[in-house]
Order: sequence, then structure tokens, then C-alpha cells
Amino acid sequence: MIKDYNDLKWDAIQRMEEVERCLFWQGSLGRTELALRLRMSNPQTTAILKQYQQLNPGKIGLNNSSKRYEVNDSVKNLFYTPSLSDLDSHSDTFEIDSYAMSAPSRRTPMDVVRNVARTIYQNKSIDIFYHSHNEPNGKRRRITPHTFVTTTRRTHIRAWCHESKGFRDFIVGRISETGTQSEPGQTLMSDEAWHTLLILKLKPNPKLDSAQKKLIEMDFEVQEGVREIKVKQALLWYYFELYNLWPEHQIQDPKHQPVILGNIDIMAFLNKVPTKK
Amino acid sequence: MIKDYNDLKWDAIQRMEEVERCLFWQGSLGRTELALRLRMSNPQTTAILKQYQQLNPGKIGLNNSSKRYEVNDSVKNLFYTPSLSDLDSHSDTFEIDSYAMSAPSRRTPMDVVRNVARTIYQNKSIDIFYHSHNEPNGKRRRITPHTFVTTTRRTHIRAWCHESKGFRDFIVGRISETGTQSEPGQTLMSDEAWHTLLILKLKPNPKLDSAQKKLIEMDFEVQEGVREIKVKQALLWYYFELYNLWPEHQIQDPKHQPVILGNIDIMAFLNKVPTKK
DNA sequence: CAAAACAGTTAAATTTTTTAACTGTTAATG
DNA sequence: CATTAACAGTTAAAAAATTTAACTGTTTTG
Repeated sequence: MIKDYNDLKWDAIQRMEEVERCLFWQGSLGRTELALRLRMSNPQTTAILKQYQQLNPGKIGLNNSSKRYEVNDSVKNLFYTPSLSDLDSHSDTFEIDSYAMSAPSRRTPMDVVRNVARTIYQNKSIDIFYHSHNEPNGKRRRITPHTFVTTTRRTHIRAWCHESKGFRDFIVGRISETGTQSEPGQTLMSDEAWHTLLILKLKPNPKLDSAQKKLIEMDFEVQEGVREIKVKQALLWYYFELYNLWPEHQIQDPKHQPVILGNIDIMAFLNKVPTKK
Repeated sequence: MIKDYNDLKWDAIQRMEEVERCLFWQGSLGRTELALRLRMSNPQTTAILKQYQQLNPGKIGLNNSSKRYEVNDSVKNLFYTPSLSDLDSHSDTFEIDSYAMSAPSRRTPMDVVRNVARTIYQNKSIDIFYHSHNEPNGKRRRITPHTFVTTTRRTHIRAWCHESKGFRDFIVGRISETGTQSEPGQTLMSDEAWHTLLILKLKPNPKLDSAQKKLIEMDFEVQEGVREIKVKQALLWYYFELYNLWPEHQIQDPKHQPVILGNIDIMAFLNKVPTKK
């Protein structure tokens, strides 16, 4: 009768995930509440909760006083990995408000995303009309995309550019049109700057006093004065942009530049492969 | 036999959502593929696809040549709302790579998130140990949180602060401990700065040449020279931070400040209510 | 102390899903 | 150019999941 995690069918896994989702955000879950959420009858809901208890013993227990199942956070989740973006998409069903600041500079036209995604899925290339810094009015290009890259500022597409014969990043919001698909160029495998990992070292800005430094060390999880981050060479430029790391900006107010570059030599990699300058 | 959207049970809705998810990202979906994804038998999978066709006529059609169902993008989705964060959480099952840049300054300890979420859910207040700019070593406070706010830089909690007797923003990553819950203070309703909407006006940086301006206008969806954004007064500061809008920074390279403030008078609201300075 | 609000239970009826053995179509293969 | 492989689609009986309807038991509330 006790089933293994792997014996469950897809439907059952979805339900178990929903159970854990409720438990994580609410801390407790009533049977009637679950029956309403899953639109199921009471006997079946009871069965599901029993099944959950067998699969993940000790995670939940009925509190006779509140008449609700209460969660034991020291037992790990089996089905649900919590994240804030998940709260965003489910906050309407919980009574927990969640608000994402809208930022127009990051607009991501979903029809472009869709057509590029399908190009990746089919291992093809695609015609795009792209507005770059050098050609703001736009130019037709053919690219073989391999990965969507979400930086803190915008969404990019990492792709082989058939025009410039190299791997480049394309900002999704600057693609105004997508065209027909055709045979691919170079693929993920040969994107060296993508596969090269560098160590980026960050230090608190020395202009901060020691108490403020501690705060920054907390924010950045600094260990022994330096925070080391493994960074794809292809994305190095965006880390400079994010943390405002260019040495010529170090004159700035440390409020706008809480960390500075710990290994200047890494800047050599910024231009080595023409990623984006 | 033809069922209405509302007649479907929870399980069925989840499945339909999965069907639309596959269709959106892949553009096509095979019956055998769907059977594997849903871990269902072939006859049942056929039934589900038929049911989908009845619910959303014209959305999919079998291509006899590829022997796969192909999507008609001009017919709207009924169950699935696409987003890039959704691709992130499902990209392992599609052959579409997706990579999110890690940014240590945004760390969000999920145990803190969890305990605060449950406090909101239960309409209570909670003790936290908070490291602010003025008190980097941390101080115990009691807050009544009402909303999670995701800005482009980090996750905040909007809350009534029992110590300073006002609504404040707390950076999740700067909460080092959460304590016991108790009775709430002021709630969402009385947070004026949260409910006050302002119009923020953005213009392309005049130092840009006209071609570059066009590009920025595309990025920001500028209409007739100005982009207007409705902004909660409580979040105004973060827009200044995001777009680097402080007038004293206007000397900067327009690469780092693509847009400037269109309505200087709005700055009065930055300090009016002590949100964060 | 009675009522309300829950969780939990049972057994028969109903619905969904699987199993196993089929047909039909298209593209690729020798 | 016939054969095969790879798919979608079908059927009917068997099995499994779910609902319905009528219950019991416990704790808090008024």
C-alpha cells in the first residue's frame, strides 16, 4: 500500500506539489481547504493526505485544536521547490500579497521569445530584424540561438551570428521582427566564451566605514574579505554593468558602488572575445 | 459531451496547462510525447487531446506529414500564461536552454521568506533582527508585513514598523533572524504611500544622438518623446535607483543613464513619506 | 451543554484510466 | 518500389480512482 515516489502518476505528483506549496506558504492546511483547492471530494482528499503522510513521514501532523494539518519545517519537501516567482504566480490563491516592480527597460515581447524558443528546440537558425547600438535603425540578421539568458536587467539570447561569424548576445526587446527558419550555424558546443568559467573577485568599497562594510559583506556573502563568483566569460560584461565595476567609476559614492573589483586582471577577458563592449 | 472550461476538475486543468505549455515552447506536440510527459496510456492521451480540441477549437491540428499536433498561434491560450520564469522552471523537460545570471546582492533566504509569508497569511506581526544602513550590526524590531515587493535589484518586505511607527521597506537579505509572532500593528489599508500612485516621466538622455535616442525609445516604449509610468509612491526611490535618475548624476555617460527624469517636481515625493532615503 | 465546524469513515455507484489487441497513414529503407 | 518503422487512432473489457450519501468523533464557541 505504501507507494514509492516513482509509482505516482503525473496527476498525483501535481497534487502532492500543491500540498507542499500550500504548506510552505501558509504553514498549515485544512482538509476542506485542500478539497476546495483540488476540487475533490472529502473522502478522496483524506486519502491524498494519508498518501502524503506515507510518502513524507513526519512532515505534517493534524493539530486537534486548530483542526488543520501543520507543517514540520525540519522535514524536507519532496515535490515542491519554493521560490518567490512561484509565489507571484500563485499569490492570488493565497492571502499573501506579492508585487513585482514593473521595469520598462526589460520588456520581453513573448512572440519573439516564442519564435526563438522554437528555433532552439528545432536546432535551426532564424532571421531577425535587430536594432543594435551601431545600427539603431535595425538590420536583418540570421542567428542560431542556443540559450536564453536572464540577467538582472534584461533577457538576452545567446546565439551564433551568421553575419559577423561569431557568438553574440541579442537583447530580446531589441528584436522587432522574426522571420523564417533555416539550417543552423555553429551550436552551443563551439561557444567557447560560454563554456569558459572565470573567477570574479568582489571586495567591499574601501570608502565605506567598517560597520557599513559589514553590511555589504552580509549582502554579498563575503568570506574573508573577498567574495568569489564563478562567471561565464560570455557574461562577464553584465557583472561589470550590474555592480558598476569599471575602475574609472571608483570615484563614485559608495552607495552606488558598494563593491569594487578584486582582480583587475580579469578585465582582459572583457574584450578578448567580442561579446559586447 | 463538449465540456465547458469550468466543468474540468483540477487534474484536468493541470493537464491542459501542460499541453499548452508544450505547444507554446515547442510549437508542436506528439501524442506519444504527451503520453510520456503525463505518464498516461495512449488511448487516454488521445482522449485528452480530443478534449482540448473541443475546449479550444482551431488551436491545434494534426500534421499528417510530421505526425505531430501543430499549434495555431492566432488562437489564444485558455490555460497557460507563458513567462520566462516558467521556462526556467521547466527548461529541463524541454530542449531549450535557459540560464539565469546569479547575482549575490539579491540573495533571498527562503526560511526568512517563509516565516514572513506565514505572518502575512495569519495577519500577525513578527520579531526580526534587521541590519539597516544606520544599524549595520543589527537590531531587533517588530514588524507587521503586508506585501512582498520584488524590485529589479532585490526582494523587499513592505511592513508597518512597530519601533518607528511607520511603514518601511525591509530587504529580505538583511534580515538575519525571525522570531515569534504576535498581534498585528497597522495593516495594508492604512499604508498611504503604498496606495498613492504617481506618474513618473522618462525621456531619452539628450546627450544621445538621434539614432541612439530611437533605440532607447524602443527599449522603453517611449510615446511622443516621453514615457509615463504609473508608480507607487512607496516604490519611487527604487525607480530612481534603477534608472539612475538623480539630477546630480546627469553628467554621466549616457550609456549608464539612457533616460533622464521628465518631471523634476516628482522628487518632492521621495522624502515626503519616510520610505527609504 | 448544545451547536457549529471541522476531520475521518464506509460502501455502493460512477467515472476515469489502463490493458491488450487492433487499424490506418506517412516517411524512410534496402 | 515494396517493406518496414514510427507514429496516430480505435475498441472493449478490466482495473483503478473518485464521487455520492450517509454516517462517527473531537474540539471550540456561544
